[in-house]
Amino acid sequence: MDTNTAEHKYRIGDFAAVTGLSSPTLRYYEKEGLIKPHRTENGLRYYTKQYASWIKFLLHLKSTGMTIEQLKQYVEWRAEGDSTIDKRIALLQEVHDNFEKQFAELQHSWTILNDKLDWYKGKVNGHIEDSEDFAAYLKRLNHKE
Amino acid sequence: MDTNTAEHKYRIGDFAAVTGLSSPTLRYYEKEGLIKPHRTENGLRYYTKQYASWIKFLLHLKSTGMTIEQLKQYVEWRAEGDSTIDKRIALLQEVHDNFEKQFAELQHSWTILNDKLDWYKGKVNGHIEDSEDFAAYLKRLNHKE
DNA sequence: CTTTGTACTAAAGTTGGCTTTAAGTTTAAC
DNA sequence: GTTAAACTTAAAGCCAACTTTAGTACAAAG
Repeated sequence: MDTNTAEHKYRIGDFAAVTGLSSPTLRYYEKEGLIKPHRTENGLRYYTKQYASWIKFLLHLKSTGMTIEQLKQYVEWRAEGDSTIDKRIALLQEVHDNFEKQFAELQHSWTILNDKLDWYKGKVNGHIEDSEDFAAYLKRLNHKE
Repeated sequence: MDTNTAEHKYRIGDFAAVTGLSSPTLRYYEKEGLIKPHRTENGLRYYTKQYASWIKFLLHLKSTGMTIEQLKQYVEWRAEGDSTIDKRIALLQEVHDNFEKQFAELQHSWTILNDKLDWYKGKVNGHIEDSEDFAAYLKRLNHKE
């Protein structure tokens, strides 16, 4: 099967399929300093499977609210070695704290959306009185507006 | 105290403070058809406190991923009355389903961010072996990458 | 009644995160 | 060896959601 003699080299199009990103996005991330793929003698980029894990990790950080600029900073510090670990922790901690707040707000909005849908459905199928408006409904559920 | 003889009229600046939005944003939302404040004879907008609840509700929907365009559609249907309830339910349901997926992914990313921070902190204070990389750490926690 | 603060409109500008275009090069299949 | 697909770069374009600017009018305080 030849699975482990040498890492398979993915060209950008195939690697895009692996990561779920587009080729232009991979080039864009490279230009922004997030990734640095290998090159063949003729200048074509190539990526290995391990690289996909790294990119997925970056995308997770991105999802939690890190900007490209912050990711770049993180990647730079990482390349500088262990002396920057405290900086990296501080950066991730900041992202963590911001996300925690937003996440709480998001959960509240999620509750409101669900309550509103339930309220509409209750009105349509007659389980909720016509006279009970959404504010009253929330109050009855003991949910905040 | 004269609390209930007449609703207090907020001018745009004060109302912006109440809602946490800026005056230009309130004007922008109006232009996009999300809100329609009252006007004095001389053309100045004014808002009542009740209006704040409505805006907050719209912002909750916005947080769950609704675009301005979708909010506008929702507001239009609402103005048309009960005959559009099914459409409104369908729209909110779509937003609900999309958000549910994204929310699950977000929770995963949140776990990863927390794991990474814990891993860094464990390395710094010596509770995690230098030899254990992040992938191994995730595996040990039985967390997915 | 003047000054200072706030509001009005329309239009142009900003931002982040890509995506598209254009013109040329390399690779893979036949 | 030819051709089509996939790659290269740099630069321009796009989108949503605001924000800023410019020029003007109204409101509140002294």
